[in-house]
Parts: sequence; structure tokens; C-alpha cells
Amino acid sequence: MKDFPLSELNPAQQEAVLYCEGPLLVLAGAGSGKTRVITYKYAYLKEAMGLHPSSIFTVTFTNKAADEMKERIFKICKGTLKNPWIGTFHSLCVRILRAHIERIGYKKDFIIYDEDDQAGLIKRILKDLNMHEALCKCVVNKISNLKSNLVTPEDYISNIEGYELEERLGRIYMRYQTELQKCNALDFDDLILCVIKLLRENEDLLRRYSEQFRYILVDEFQDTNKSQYELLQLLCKYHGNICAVGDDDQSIYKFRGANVYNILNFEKDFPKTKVVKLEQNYRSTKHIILASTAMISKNPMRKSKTLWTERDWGEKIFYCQLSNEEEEAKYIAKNIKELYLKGDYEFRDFAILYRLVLQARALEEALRMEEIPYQVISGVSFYHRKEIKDVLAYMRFILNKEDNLSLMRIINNPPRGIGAAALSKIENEAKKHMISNYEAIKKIIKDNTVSDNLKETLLSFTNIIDKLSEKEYQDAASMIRDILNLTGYLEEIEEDRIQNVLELLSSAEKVSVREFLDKVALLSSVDTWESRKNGVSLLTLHAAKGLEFPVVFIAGCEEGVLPYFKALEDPVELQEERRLFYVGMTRAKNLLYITSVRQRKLYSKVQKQEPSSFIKDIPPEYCTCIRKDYSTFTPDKKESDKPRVKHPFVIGCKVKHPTWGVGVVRDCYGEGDDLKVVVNFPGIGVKKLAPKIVNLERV
DNA sequence: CTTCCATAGGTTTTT
DNA sequence: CCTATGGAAG
Repeated sequence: MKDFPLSELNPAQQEAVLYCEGPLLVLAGAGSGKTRVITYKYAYLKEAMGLHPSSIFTVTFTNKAADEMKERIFKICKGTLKNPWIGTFHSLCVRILRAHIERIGYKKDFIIYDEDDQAGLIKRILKDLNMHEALCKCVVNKISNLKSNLVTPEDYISNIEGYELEERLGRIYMRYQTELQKCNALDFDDLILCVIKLLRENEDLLRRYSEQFRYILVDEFQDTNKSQYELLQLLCKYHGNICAVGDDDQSIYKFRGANVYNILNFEKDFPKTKVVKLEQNYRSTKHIILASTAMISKNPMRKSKTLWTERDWGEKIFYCQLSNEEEEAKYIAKNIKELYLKGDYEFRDFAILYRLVLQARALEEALRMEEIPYQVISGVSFYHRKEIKDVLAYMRFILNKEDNLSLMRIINNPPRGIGAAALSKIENEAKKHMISNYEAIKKIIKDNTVSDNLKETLLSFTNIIDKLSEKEYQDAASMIRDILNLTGYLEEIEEDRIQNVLELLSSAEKVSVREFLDKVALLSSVDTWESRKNGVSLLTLHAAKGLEFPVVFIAGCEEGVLPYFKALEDPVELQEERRLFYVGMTRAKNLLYITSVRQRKLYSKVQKQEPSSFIKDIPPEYCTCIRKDYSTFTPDKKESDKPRVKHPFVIGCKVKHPTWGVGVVRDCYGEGDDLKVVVNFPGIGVKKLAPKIVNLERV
């Protein structure tokens, strides 16, 4: 077993790493070193058990997590990891499908439809079936739910009880699948489903892959859905070597099909499962751990688990009720400023978490007022912007002429005079001859069945596309350049959108077109988050999962917001809201602030708000209620300003230290001999100094 | 085909 | 309140 660094793990973690025969369930509490266990386990499998990286199938939930894991494993293993199977369910599935999808009737160069594409396709189907397009979002959700529960259109239709709505949904679902197939496109759910289908219908492939993947590692297991679980069961059907790591208390994606029961029933589904609990928390202070544990324990049906920590007690949790969301934001901003000036924290150490995206507005404003740098980790990804999707649609279409949806997106974009009439002509023609829309266009041109004017327009469009298709592109960027040149797309859009397209262009450098499109389709908002950037992070509670910050603020802890009012009726959803709050609390390492307001403006109406019922479940001994709200906060600050005039050190001024050189004063407090100055020395760090003892010179 | 107005709808969103 | 659509008018 060579020199494997087992000693860097605690006993429970070691147990999890060393147990490699048969199913293993690791119940990993928040901050208990879950990722550490997975990376060490991977390294152990490779170094000590002699498994080749191609034999270890490792699933993470984000691309970012996958990249980080690769990096960490790389460090422990020293050797190279060429083409490891480490990625999200979706990216790993794409990899399998690119090799074998032809066996189930798709072409190898299939493209991936994201939610927007799905919605677009559903909209067209609804229109075609004369149904209200507003149903689109709901239908997309329903279909995705069915798919993640392994219900095919056929299953669904044969099981409905004759309600009209259900019957319609069944028809839409059926139609949706055929349209997807026509476009040679797969949506996110299909990526999983198709691999399942592939393995179920091809015993040789199932054999091959389950022999190849001798070990399966799964992170964030609590957020897998039924289809993903099924895939895992297939892959370890023969050997049962699976290690699922997760925390049922952090399952917060039920609305996306995640199934908590996967973790709760794991032991039943995999007999002789070994269970290891990771209960030592390395992240938070005792106050935070005990408070969050008490709070989450109000949820019934948990896998019992008791977190503990060797860290000290730290501060109690601060709770403060403010009058409205602006005051709340000011309170948070003030506290951040104060803590920052004391010198113990950088701006990147702070996070403000909230339930609703719209809460970010007021918070941003307050931060701007205090001139605190921040970044909003927003749900709307860069790649979802119109101009980006337009360019991507060109690329996809060039690769795959059957992609009717992308075709419809680009055909009159930039505007070239192909309107609704022309489009329906094309679609009818395609339907009549059972050909793709693009073939229909060509046929229309050839058969001369439209006005000369339109024919010319169509011809110039197909010329552009054909010209783009002929060329062999070295990388995605050169294709984008050609698209922009030939279509004149940039001339039609505003300046800031142009900037976005140029940004896309630079990210497409030196990647093949295929790779680029796959990568982009499977990317998310968290993936673009720059953790190096020095600013306060603003993010939703959902987005906060897996992250940690020295200081955390949870804003808007009110009944109706957290828990969200739509969840109030349903005990199951209420439990999920509680877990959401738990995830928020356990992000904090040192300091946790919880705020609520008496009055909140939601959309247009001002609502009276009550503190969240979850707050009552935090035992009072772990919590300090701050009475003073912002109005009593301001005079407070003026008092502390007074002593500052007596000495030469002002916040922001530069001082010289005999050994550390020149630094910037962040804060000063105390009087006379007790005067303390907090100085940030570039490259050295923040130091607390007493001018009485050390000679500080103002420069 | 573009522009402009009315109206509806507005949790959360790892892929 | 604000924004993203969709229909009607130009």
C-alpha cells in the first residue's frame, strides 16, 4: 500500500476510503470532508488497489466540482490522469453516447438541447396542436419529471385515466420525442435515458462497461433522480462496487426531480451495504453546528446523524429583525464594512444568501452605497443570452442539418426577409415529404414553387450555410468568425451584445467545434463563478450548496419567503425549505447573521412579514438577538469616530512600518496607549498594531 | 417584416 | 413593480 497518506484522514474518513468491496453509503454531514473522502478514495483505488483511471466512474454534480476533483486527485497521485471518467452524469453520458448512440437510432453527431431549446420546441408543438402556449413552462416541467422518473410517452399514455389534460400532455410528450429525434437532438434527460436504453438493450455493452468500470463513485447522491439511480444500478449490476456519498439533510432539488428516497432506500436496494457516517465537521464553530443541528432535527424521516466539531464556540448566531428590505440591506452592508475594517476578513470572505433572486436588488444597492465590491452569482448563465444562443444555433446547425429548431432560430436572424408565411410554407413542405426543414427549403428552391423574391432570399441563406459547412474548421473560434463575417450578424445587434459575442469567441479558441458545443450545453452558472475575485458573493441558497464562507448572512428569513409561501401547505415541501435553511446556515465558518424584516415589498405590494418559523427552532442559547436596528446604528458609528481625531491615523491613510514597509490603514480604535491600528500591508497581509509599541510613520 | 402596446405572470435551477 | 412575451397595427 506504499506511502498512501491515510493519516491525513480521520477514522471515519479512513473507513470510507478503505472499504472497497461492495456497496458503501457515506452519510457525510455538512463540512465533514466529503470531497476529501472522494478524492482520497479515488487516489486509493488507483494507487493502492491498482485500478486504472478508466476503471473508476466518478460522478459529480457540476462541471466545476469535476474540475476541482481532477485537480485534487492529480495532486495526490502525482502521476498523470489521462481521460479520467470524472464528470457530471450528463457529460459522462455524452461520452458514452458519442460512441454508441447509433445502436438506438440516433446519429453520432447528435446535439444537446437545453431548457430554452426544449421550451422552444414545446411551444411550436403547442402552437401546432392549437393549445395555449403559456402552458409551455408547465409542460416542460412535467415532461422532464416524467423522463427523470423513467416514464416513456408510451408508458404515460397507457396509464392515464382519461382526463383530458393528461391525454393532451401524453400527446405533447409523444410528439416532443419524435420532434427531438427528427432534429437528431437530445435533451438533458435524454442523455441519461439513452444510456440506460443502450445498456438495457445491448447486453454486450452492459458487460463491457460494467467490466471496465470496476468502481463507481457518486458525489451529492441525495440529489440524484430516479433515472440517474437506475443508471448507477445498471453499471454496478455485476460487481456492486459503488460508493455513494451524500447528505439527506442537504437535498434541495426535489423540484428538479431529485429523489431523497435514493439515499433513504439505498440500504434496501443494495443489500449488505456498509454505512459510514462522517459526523465531524471541520468548517464551523460550535455555535453554528449546534444551532443548525437543532434546527434540522425538527425534520422527520432523516438518517440520524449528529455533527460535532473540535472548533471553539465562536460567536453566537446574530439575529436581527429590521423594518424593511432596504434597512436589512443597509444593516448587512454596515456589518460587512465594519468586519472588513477590523481587518480580519477580506471581501471575498462574505456571502449573502437569499431565497428569492429578486432579493438581490436591495442588497446590491446597499453594497454599492457602501462601496463594497460584490459579485452576484446569477442564475442566468452567459450562455443563455440571446446573442450567444443565436451564434450557437448557427454552429449547431452547420454540424447537424436536421436541427430544425436551430434552423428556425437563425433563418431570419439577422433579418433577411423570411417571415411567417415563408416559414409555414417550409414546414408544410417538410411535413408533406417527410424531410427536414432544410431539405424542404432546398426543394422549394429547386421546384420553383415560390415567388422569385423569396426564392432569392432562401437561396442566399442556403449559400451561406453551405459555404460554412464545406470548410474544415481547426477550432470553434474560426467557425464563429466565419459565421459572423458571412451573416453580418454583429451589424444587427447592440454594442454590449457584441461584447458578449466577442467573449464567446475568445472562449472558443483552440477547442474543436464538437467539444465546444458539448461543453457549452452542459455548463451552468456556478461554473462561471470566479472565486478568486475579491468581492462579497450574493447568491441564492440553492446556489450556495457545496460552498463555504467565513461570514454568512441569510437575508429574508420570514414566513412566506423562507419557507416560501407556496411550500407552507405541503409538509414535504416544508421539509425541503427547512433543509434549504440548513444548507444556508452550514455554509458559515465563523460568523452567521440571520435577518428578517417586518415589511417587505414583493412585486408591487407591501406585505407584513413574520419571522420565519425556522428561527424559533434555533435554541436561544446559541443566538443573540440584536435589538438595535439601523436607525440606532448610525449614531453608534459617530461615537466611535470621535477618538480618531486625536491621533494621526485615519482610515485609508498610508503608514510606514519598520519591517513591513508601507501599508494602508483599515481601522483604528482605542485611545491613548491602547490605540490599535489595523493596517493592510500589500503582499504581507493585515496586521493589528499598537503605535505605542511599534513605530508607525504616516506617509 | 418591424414596431409598439397591452397583458400576464413573476421560487429555487448542479445539467 | 418590471419584464418578457404576443398580437395588432404600420
